[in-house]
Amino acid sequence: MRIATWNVNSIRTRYGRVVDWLVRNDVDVLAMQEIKCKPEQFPVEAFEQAGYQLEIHGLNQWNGVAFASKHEMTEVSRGFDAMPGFGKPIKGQEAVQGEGPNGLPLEARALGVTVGDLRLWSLYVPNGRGLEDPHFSYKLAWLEALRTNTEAWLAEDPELPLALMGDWNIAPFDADMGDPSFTPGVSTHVSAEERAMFASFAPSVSDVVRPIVPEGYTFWDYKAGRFPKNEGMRIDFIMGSEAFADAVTGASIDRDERKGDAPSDHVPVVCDVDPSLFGGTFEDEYDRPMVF
DNA sequence: ATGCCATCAGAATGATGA
Repeated sequence: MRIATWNVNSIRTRYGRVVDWLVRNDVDVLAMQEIKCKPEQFPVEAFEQAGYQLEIHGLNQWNGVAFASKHEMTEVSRGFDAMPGFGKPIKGQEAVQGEGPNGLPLEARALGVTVGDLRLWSLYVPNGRGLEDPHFSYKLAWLEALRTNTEAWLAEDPELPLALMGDWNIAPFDADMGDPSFTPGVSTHVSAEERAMFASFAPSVSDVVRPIVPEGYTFWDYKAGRFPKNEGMRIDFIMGSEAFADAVTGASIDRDERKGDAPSDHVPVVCDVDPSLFGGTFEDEYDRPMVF
């Protein structure tokens, strides 16, 4: 079973490339970030014609997360418990977003679904903007709330095959930062606070791709020829619980998707899991031969 | 110091991104 995450940077601009990639690679479940649209604006037909169902969480032209899956998705969660908001205090039209425990508007950055025995999240971690910016403390608070939830989910079911997939907007190690415009001690994505926060997700979840793909970036800025110079960053991760990690049989970062016409600035990160290692009914349900 | 390039909304001398 093939599972992937991809910050698509506008699904309306990119859906042709995304659906083509899904079909070519026989992907079962894709977590998308930065769809940059509301559900009614999402190009659902292109996905459905290719055999994919969709779950979409989009509030406006910013952020937005979604899942495309060949298999039924249940227990859909938009956001997580005590997720903080950001922006100007709720008033008028913004009230449709709801508000976080800090009284600020919620953003479309987290979507959870259950597929078989798997619990999967598509996550778009706040950027941070600058170390002194209010967006930076939002980023850390948002991640702390996510970690608290993660620990609670696994306390309730230590055997849960859980994956937190998405754009984490953190380069956890020095080798993950190849963009010279990011300065240690000055820039977001490489600060000690962000790296400590990322590290604090252990031992609940761990990066299931890095052991198999030790090197490589997942993002290259459009500006300044970052891709041809290979000045990228590794910031997109599939973080799996122990039960999930134990079932991983392969992984890849599809660097080629940064090439060609109108690419996203991020590329897909992929892992393969063996459903039989989860037990339960998952194997029976998904190892059935395809019938056309 | 800034733009670099890309996206969206809507008409900005914009906002956001990482």
